[in-house]
Amino acid sequence: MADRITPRKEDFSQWYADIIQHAKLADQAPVRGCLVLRPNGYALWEVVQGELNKKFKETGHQNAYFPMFIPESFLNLEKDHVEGFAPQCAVVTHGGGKKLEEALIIRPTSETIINSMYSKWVKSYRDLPVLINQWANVCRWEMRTRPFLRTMEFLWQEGHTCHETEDEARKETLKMLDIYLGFVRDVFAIPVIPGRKTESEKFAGAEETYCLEAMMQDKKALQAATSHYFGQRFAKVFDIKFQDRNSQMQYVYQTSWGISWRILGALIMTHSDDQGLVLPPKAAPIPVVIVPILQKNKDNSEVLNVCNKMKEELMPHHRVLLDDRLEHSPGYKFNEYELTGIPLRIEVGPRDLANGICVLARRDGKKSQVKLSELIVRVNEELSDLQKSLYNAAYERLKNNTHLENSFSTFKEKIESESGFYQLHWCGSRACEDKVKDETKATIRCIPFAQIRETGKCIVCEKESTGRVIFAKNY
RNA sequence: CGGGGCGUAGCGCAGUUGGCUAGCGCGCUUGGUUCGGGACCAAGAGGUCGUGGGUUCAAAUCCCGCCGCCCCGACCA
Repeated sequence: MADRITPRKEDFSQWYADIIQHAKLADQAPVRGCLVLRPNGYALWEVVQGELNKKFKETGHQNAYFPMFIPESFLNLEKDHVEGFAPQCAVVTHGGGKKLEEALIIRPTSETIINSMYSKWVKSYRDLPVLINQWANVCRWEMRTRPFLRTMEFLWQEGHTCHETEDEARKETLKMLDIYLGFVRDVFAIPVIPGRKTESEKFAGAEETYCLEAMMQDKKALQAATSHYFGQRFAKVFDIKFQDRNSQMQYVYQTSWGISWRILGALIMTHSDDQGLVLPPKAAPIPVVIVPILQKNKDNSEVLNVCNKMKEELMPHHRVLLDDRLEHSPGYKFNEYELTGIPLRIEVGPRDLANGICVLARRDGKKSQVKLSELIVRVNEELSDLQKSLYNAAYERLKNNTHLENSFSTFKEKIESESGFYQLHWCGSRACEDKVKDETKATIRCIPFAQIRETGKCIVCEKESTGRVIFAKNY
């Protein structure tokens, strides 16, 4: 029995060695919490980039790039922002063999450096809106790291926009959240709950933070994406002013929004099973693999000809891999593609050819025989059905593990034994939020947009509730 | 930073009451037979036993220091 990495649901960091590797830099300079994204894993990230870039273009956004180094003084301008980020910043103090006059921060996020440019670029209402996105790496020196979910350096995209009016900026914030929602739902097959963050959980420097909260297989919450409304807070400290339609000087209204490679962690933890990675077809860089049943030292030309024809037939619609390696047995390949999550495998051997059929094997275990003449239709059917069924399974899990609870004591008991989303009435006070956190480790993941129409009492203080919010343990 | 664990071949590990030439599985190389669910046989290659010091006739093994990694916790949009 081969002794390859055997993935276990409860230990997702062991999953899919082909995606990641922990970086062990040279012995003299080891750095904790770094990941190497191997080619297969980067291909997944490219799916994220490709899909989001499509949406960004449709909505008039452009990609740009800004420096990785941020002068320390930039970060210090916005009070909440610096308080939030200073503890986890990596700071460059030396360069060119000399101590720098002003330290440089390695960007933990780019609001400050980007806004310093925006203040030069924006002069008139005619310059607005500014709709820019950046694909970049950022660095946050976390105390404890977890592969994908909390790494020292990570890949993400961050959009930064300027608008003429508050209304327009607020709409932008929600529009981008909606784009993320569509992406994680339709491509990654991850159901999420959209909502607003509480004062204590929101982005350092934002007026409002919105988010998508997903539920992993262990029923813990994971924030899948965020979108922030800044109002004029950064505009005022970076002096981003424009002359409006009435010739008055005004500060811009701003937003920022981002999704990181954490979403790859979410993908893994949402769908994968003990056989390895499970990729929804639309998220798979290669959704279809053809495994011919070959024999060494024999004439395989008939089987290979058919496989090549199949590949040609399918390629216009899907990326297809034809695995004609002779050095591995078919069984080896079957297992390999299950481990790496390929959604659909086509098996073709001499026996099938005699009957004019092939075998379709889905990553979720469903197998069927298909006439060669119906291949394309059936492949498309199976892929779209698999996409749906993965989403549905995840949605059922989210639904079945989201509970309404009205008593603090039963809630404490329940969340002790069973993680999940708990919709609890909350008065809106920081004190009650903190009390729940202290006693249960659960925090308010979001104030969901979808509110149940009812009145109620805060689960802690029993004052009148502002509505039900989602409490959960999270990553 | 606290608590726990670990460091031996590319990967995963055994060996640790001091004792012989440091071993096993996977992977790798070569040859042959296989090939419809992780093939088998044979022959090979591959090691400063994390590091520095000490004890000893003798150290992967015992003692002390250092370094690094992992897990749990504190921290965290």
